[in-house]
Amino acid sequence: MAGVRQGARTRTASVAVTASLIDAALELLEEAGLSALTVRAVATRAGVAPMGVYSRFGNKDGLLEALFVHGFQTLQMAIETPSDASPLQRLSIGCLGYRQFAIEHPQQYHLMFEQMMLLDLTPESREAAKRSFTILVDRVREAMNSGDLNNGDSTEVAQEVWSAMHGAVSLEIAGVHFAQDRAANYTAMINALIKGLG
Amino acid sequence: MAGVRQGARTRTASVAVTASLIDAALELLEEAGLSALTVRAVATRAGVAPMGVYSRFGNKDGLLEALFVHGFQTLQMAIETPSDASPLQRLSIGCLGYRQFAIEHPQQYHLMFEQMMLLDLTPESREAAKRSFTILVDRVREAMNSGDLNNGDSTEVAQEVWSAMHGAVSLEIAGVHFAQDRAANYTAMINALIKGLG
DNA sequence: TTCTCTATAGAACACTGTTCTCTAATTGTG
DNA sequence: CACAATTAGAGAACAGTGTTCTATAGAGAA
Repeated sequence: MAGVRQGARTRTASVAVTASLIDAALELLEEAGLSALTVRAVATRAGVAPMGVYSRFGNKDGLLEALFVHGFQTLQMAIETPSDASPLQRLSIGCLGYRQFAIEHPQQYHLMFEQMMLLDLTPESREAAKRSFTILVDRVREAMNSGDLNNGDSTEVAQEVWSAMHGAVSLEIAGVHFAQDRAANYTAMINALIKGLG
Repeated sequence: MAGVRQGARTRTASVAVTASLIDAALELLEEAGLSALTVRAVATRAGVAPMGVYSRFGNKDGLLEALFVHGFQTLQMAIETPSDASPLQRLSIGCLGYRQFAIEHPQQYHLMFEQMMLLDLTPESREAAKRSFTILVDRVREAMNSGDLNNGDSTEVAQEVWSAMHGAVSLEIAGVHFAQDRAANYTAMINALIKGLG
């Protein structure tokens, strides 16, 4: 049972290189934008040859998919909330965390949702994205159980909240947002939606 | 006053070719997606040489910007509403028209909001986009005047509605929408938001 | 018709993602 | 410790992209 073929395949190194490539890609993305994210540039920054990207991620899309998963893992942490708060508070805090992540990592956020459209992601990657959504569903269900929100299908309601959040931060990131105070407008929208739901 | 230099510049053709290029680009976009939208492919489909794109639009980004403006002109028509309906009805109808446009032209919708992030559009192009938003502001203001919505800053409220609409259709187009009936979920979200606002 | 000018076709260039080949280093084994 | 087998990786090479250049064909004016 002891590493039948595991020992034969995995050499030693590499695991650090994979992380280096992802880090290099994230840095390039935030510093110089999506167009600067070339295989050669990422590999050079990580200190390896372009071939390193292909041996680890298959192709450029594989690297982008890794960034996609990484992004949703970070997002997941950003919308996590302390469990001692009230259900409605937790929902609100999660919504604010969502926006904060997007504003702090605009290029990464953009890439994450861009890829859903252009790449065909593996089921595993889609599952990573859905885990973030599941957190939101939990918050909604808790708020329903506590009576703060009308009872109903928590997935449906969570989807409505997610749509609103995503639209607001997307337009904000894209620079086509006509509110005076974008943070305030975001909060007002979430509050109005929750009020209308409950 | 009669065409001082106009006659000297504009030869004869060209104006039809510009439209052909835009049409060809839109066809390719919906048929084969963004990656198929190459300068060579567009030019070939329009029956001209690649150089035709550059003489008319400057470069590929110029062509994309033309598609952007074209898209918002179409969107503008899609959210227009009959003036004999009630203010709240007009707002609802406009919201449904917004989604319908996005679902009917997903690639085009995606491109429009993609470009805001990646290209630096001319002020004229941004103005074309804002005209669509202005229609929404008008609907909100009317609903406020009629008492269907709480009085407030119509731009702020319209922005909240736009954010919600954009988020919902974006996620729907991207294929990461977990509602059973997406049209119903969209309507429910809009209704909840309007209810919470008014 | 003839001349001028301009739009455009086609080749050429730089850069992209990707593949291929060969080398050098690492790993498990005698 | 030394050796053979394997494999990761460097660098060149290829197809396709956006873009530019140059020469030509064809339209408008005289």
